[in-house]
Amino acid sequence: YAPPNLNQNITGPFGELRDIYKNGLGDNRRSYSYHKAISYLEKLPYQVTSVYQVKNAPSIGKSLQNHIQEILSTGKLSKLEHFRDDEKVKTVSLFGSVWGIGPSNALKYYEKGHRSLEDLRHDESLTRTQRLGLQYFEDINAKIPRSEANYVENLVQEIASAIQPGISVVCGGSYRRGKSLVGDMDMIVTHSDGTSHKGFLRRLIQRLKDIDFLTEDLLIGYHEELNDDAVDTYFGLCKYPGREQRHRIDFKVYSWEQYPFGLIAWTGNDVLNRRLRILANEKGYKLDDTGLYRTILYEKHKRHKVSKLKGARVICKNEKEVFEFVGHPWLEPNERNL
DNA sequence: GGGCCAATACTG
DNA sequence: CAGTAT
DNA sequence: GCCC
Repeated sequence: YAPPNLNQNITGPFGELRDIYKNGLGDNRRSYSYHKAISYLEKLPYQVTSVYQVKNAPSIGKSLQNHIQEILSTGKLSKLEHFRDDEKVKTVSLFGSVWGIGPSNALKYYEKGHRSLEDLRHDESLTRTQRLGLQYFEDINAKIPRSEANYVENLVQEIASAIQPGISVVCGGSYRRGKSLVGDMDMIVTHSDGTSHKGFLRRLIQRLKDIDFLTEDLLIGYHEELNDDAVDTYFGLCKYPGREQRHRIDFKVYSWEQYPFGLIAWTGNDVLNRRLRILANEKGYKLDDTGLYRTILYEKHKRHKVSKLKGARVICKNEKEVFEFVGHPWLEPNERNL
C-alpha cells in the first residue's frame, strides 16, 4: 500500500510544519491539524491545481487554504521559509525529534548554547535514553521496509511460540495497515487461554536479548501477576543478526479480553483512534487500548466539577464488535490510513 | 471562545 | 512532580 | 490549526 500522492508539493511543506509544531514548539493540536490535512491531500486521486478544489475539504480551513494558494502561485510557503531561516526554531525542532527529548528539553539544550546534534553529544546532562536516541538518531529515523517487519514478525512469533505454545504475536502499526514502509514495529502479544500472557514478556525479552536481536532498552514496564488490567510493556531497539542498523520496536502484552482493544489502538492510525474514542464518549463510554467501559459521572462535592470514571466493562471478542458498538463502519486494517 | 483521545508508566 | 512516549 |  503506497498511494502515489500527487500533491507532494503541498504535503511536503505541510509535513515540515507539522514536525516543527510538534517537535519544536510542542503545539500538538496545530501539528495534528497539519497531519489531518496531509492525510487528506496525499490520498486525493488528482493533483490540486486550484484552491477551489479544496474549498469544502474536511480538515482544510481558511488558513491552510491560504497556504495552498500561496504554494500554487509561488511554489513556496513563506511561513515555512521563515521557520527555516529561524535558527532557534530549526534547532529546537531538530533536538525535539530525538527520542527522549521533548519540546521542553529541546529548548533547554538550545538555551545552553547547543546548536547541533554533535554539540548535544558532549552534554553531560543527557539522560540514558536521550543518549541512545542521539546515538541511533539516523537509525531510528530511517524507514523500515515492509519485508523486514514481516521477517521480524515471523521471527518473534517463532521464538514466542517456543517459549509458550499458543502465544500470538502480531505486528501492528503502519505494518498492519499495509504500508510498504514503516516507522517502527509495534508487536502486540496475547494468549487465548486468558492467563498464559502473564509474566510472559520478561521471558520473551530475555530470549530476544540472548539471540542478540534486542540490543538497547528504552523503557521497561513489567507488572505483578496480581495486577490484572496492567499492560506489560517494552520499548527498545533491535537489529538483525549480522547487521548493526537499529530499529525501534515495542511490545505490548494484553490479556485475551483486552486484546481486541489493544489491537485496534496499536494498529491505528491515530486519527481513527481519536474518532472511535469520541464516538464512544458520545455514547457514554470510555475507550482505550485495554477496553470499553461505561462512563460513570462522578460529582465532586467541591465545585461543580464532574469527572469521569471507568464503569462496567463491555466485552468484545474481536475488533468488529468494537467498531459496531461505538457505531463506526467497519474498516479493514488497510483502510485505516485515515 | 473553547474543545480537540486517553490512560498509563517510566525517568530523573 | 514535570517531562516524555505510546 | 479545525470546527463548532
